[in-house]
Amino acid sequence: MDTGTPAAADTAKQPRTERGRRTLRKLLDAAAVEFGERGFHEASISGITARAGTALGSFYTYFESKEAIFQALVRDMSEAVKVAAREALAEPAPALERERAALTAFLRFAAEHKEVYRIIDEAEFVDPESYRQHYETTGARILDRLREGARKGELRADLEEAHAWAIMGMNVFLGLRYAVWGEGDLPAEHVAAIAGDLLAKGIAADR
Amino acid sequence: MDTGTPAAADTAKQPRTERGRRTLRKLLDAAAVEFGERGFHEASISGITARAGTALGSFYTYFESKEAIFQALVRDMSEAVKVAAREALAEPAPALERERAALTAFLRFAAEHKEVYRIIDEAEFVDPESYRQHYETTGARILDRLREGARKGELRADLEEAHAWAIMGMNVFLGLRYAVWGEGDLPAEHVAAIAGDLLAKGIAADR
Amino acid sequence: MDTGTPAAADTAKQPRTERGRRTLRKLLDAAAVEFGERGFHEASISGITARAGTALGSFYTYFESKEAIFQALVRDMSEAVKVAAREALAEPAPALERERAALTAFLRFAAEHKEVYRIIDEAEFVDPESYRQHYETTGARILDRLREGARKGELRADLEEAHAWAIMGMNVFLGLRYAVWGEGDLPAEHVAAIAGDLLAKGIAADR
Amino acid sequence: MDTGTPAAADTAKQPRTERGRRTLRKLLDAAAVEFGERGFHEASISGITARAGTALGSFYTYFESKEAIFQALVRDMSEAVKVAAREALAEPAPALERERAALTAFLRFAAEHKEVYRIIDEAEFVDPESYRQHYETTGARILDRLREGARKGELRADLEEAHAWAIMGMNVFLGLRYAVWGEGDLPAEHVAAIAGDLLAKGIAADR
DNA sequence: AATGAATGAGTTTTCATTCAT
DNA sequence: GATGAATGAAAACTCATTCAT
Repeated sequence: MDTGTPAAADTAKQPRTERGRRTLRKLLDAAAVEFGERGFHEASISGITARAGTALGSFYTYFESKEAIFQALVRDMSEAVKVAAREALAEPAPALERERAALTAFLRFAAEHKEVYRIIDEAEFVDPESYRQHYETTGARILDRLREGARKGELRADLEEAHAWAIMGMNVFLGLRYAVWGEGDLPAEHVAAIAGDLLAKGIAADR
Repeated sequence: MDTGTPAAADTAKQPRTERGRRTLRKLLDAAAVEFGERGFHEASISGITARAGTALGSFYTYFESKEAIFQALVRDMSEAVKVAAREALAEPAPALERERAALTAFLRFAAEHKEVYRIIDEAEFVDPESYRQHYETTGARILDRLREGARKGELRADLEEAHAWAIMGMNVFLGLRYAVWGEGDLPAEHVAAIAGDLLAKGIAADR
Repeated sequence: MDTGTPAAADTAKQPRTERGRRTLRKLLDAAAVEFGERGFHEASISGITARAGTALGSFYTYFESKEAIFQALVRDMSEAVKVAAREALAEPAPALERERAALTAFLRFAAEHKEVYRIIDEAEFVDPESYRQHYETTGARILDRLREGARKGELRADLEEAHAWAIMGMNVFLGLRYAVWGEGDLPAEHVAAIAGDLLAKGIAADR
Repeated sequence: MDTGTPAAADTAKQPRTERGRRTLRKLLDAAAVEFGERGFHEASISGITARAGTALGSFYTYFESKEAIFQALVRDMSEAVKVAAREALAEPAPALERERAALTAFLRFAAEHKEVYRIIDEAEFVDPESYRQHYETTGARILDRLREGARKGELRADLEEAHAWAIMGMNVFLGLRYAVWGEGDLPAEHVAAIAGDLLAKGIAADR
């Protein structure tokens, strides 16, 4: 996970020296592991600093509270998820193709960073604002792509926000089931193909 | 929320007297409110007993721990969600119609019982086993319906578990967005119509 | 020190059982010693409960915070000081005689309860409201006596609040110097005689 | 408040450069404000350096500890109070007149420097030695004046230390009530006149 | 001298759970 | 069964002081 990024910068106190910058990064990395493994409430500041190899007090040089570093982390990860998707969408492709590629990328990312899933999900209870922001931004991004597809005549013209949320929910739950819980029983491509197919034709029997 | 049901009975100690039965029910109702409002970790046993109007110590006459009552509640609610869906599906109808009706019912239920959403979701962190069970059961139920539809020739023959999870994710996120967060901006029927339409035809432009 | 009195009752949570009543009293007594010996900031809750022989957590059954028990104590002691004075004034006597008796009683009380001095004084910083209340009440009581003396023609008719505060300040500083700091170098009666004499005639040379 | 004076010099490390001298003074001024506003325990070194506009670490270039700067300040202020009194007593005058003038000066000083009151008073708990020294010195000074008055036949011949402390207590409490707490309800002259009158004739009714 | 990051001991506070009545 | 007091482990957080640059 790329921490110490601008997203984290918003919530953390900014170090003025190189040494400080290193400490901040160590704390964020350690927190990702601690929160990912133990969850927000089981996680402890001392657990974080122990992993980071800093003194307990150093934590408070950069963060006001456990909530604060959690928020920094959630925003960091939200950003990381977006970046992963963006890379998968770098190449131009037909709209449905793009959705499939986005889902494939997401499933792979989720499988590799299961802690991200846990942390973002837990934000619903620990930092609802960030949670909401994450999904609203993601939903908006999907909707943009749908509209772009509609503009090009590849998708229906009547797509709206609810379609974007439906797709997002689909993706998230497939990620939960096959990337996070699944032990590789269904490969990402296969899952993405099914979802892509559903989007392409629906599930009704061919007439 | 109908508490004190058989589902809760599994985890709670069984009262022998009528008075005990009343106390147990009061505790479960109070817990639903307390957990719904404050979340698992902010909630306190004394908060529950205060709402229930019982002594703090009485809690342990019926539940072994905070986790135990939470679990009882989650299973109760999981059951209640299923019941709500089952009622909506009492009438026979074409498969796609049934999915739409199920979603409508779910959206209405979620709007009326927002705390259910919160409690079931938080189970991911507090009682993962129940959480998983809830979604696996729900997913299995959807898959059953899809297969039934396929058998009747209304749905495609190649539908599998992933389709069920895709639909479930769609439903859950539409519920989050429009029933829990939404202030009634989109009515349940409209949202369900969009989702139903997506299932029927996909989102590709008509050829 | 008589603790567990109505004064303390205002700030402490009221126990409903006899056992609770005993615990509350033990805590207040222990706090008087702890605060008296170590001062508010050096004192610790665990020091109080250790002296009281209760578990750390029991403290919070009765008090919300260190400040809360301190306040309870200050009010208790303020009350105790008044009671000591009242007893000394039980007998009717000429006005100047009464002031002297009050000071004697105060000096004796202060010598025996040096911690009271410290605790009330520290309230200036820890609980200014109680501190102010203590001195305003005490001042008002002195003023009452002065007016009573004036009514009886024993004291001048033009006495006002400032006279009461002047007398109170005199008393308090004599207490500090001779009862608290002094190692009995000047006996209470002697000090009180000097002050009484000052009040009677002033310090000017006889004409 | 005049800080950076010889009194402070005793406890602070001596700066060698002009720049150092300026920093030291800034720290003392800032500390007076910080301690005055927040009290010793609420005050923080970082609060002091922030107000002084210096780095946190620079504090320790000049003071060994929080207590050390507090002590420097108390002695500074004790000195300042004396200086204010001395100025008021520059002119020769009858003994009772001088006491009245001293009180007037003190009341004015206290009204203008309420933080002095707080800081010196808090020394009772933070730096008892300085506190005691302050009042013993002040008491001794008053006693000197009383003896001088007695020598000149203006005051009684039997005045002793206790009289000085009685007068000091009177003054301090009148200062607390009318200069520090009072919103100018009674002007300094009026209060001083009452106290002067008390000293002159006592409070007994004229025979 | 100045800077600001690092340190860690020490304390308050919470609250699930147990227990005596 | 019900009551409510007692328990104590566990953690977050503060901040004076030290140290590296």
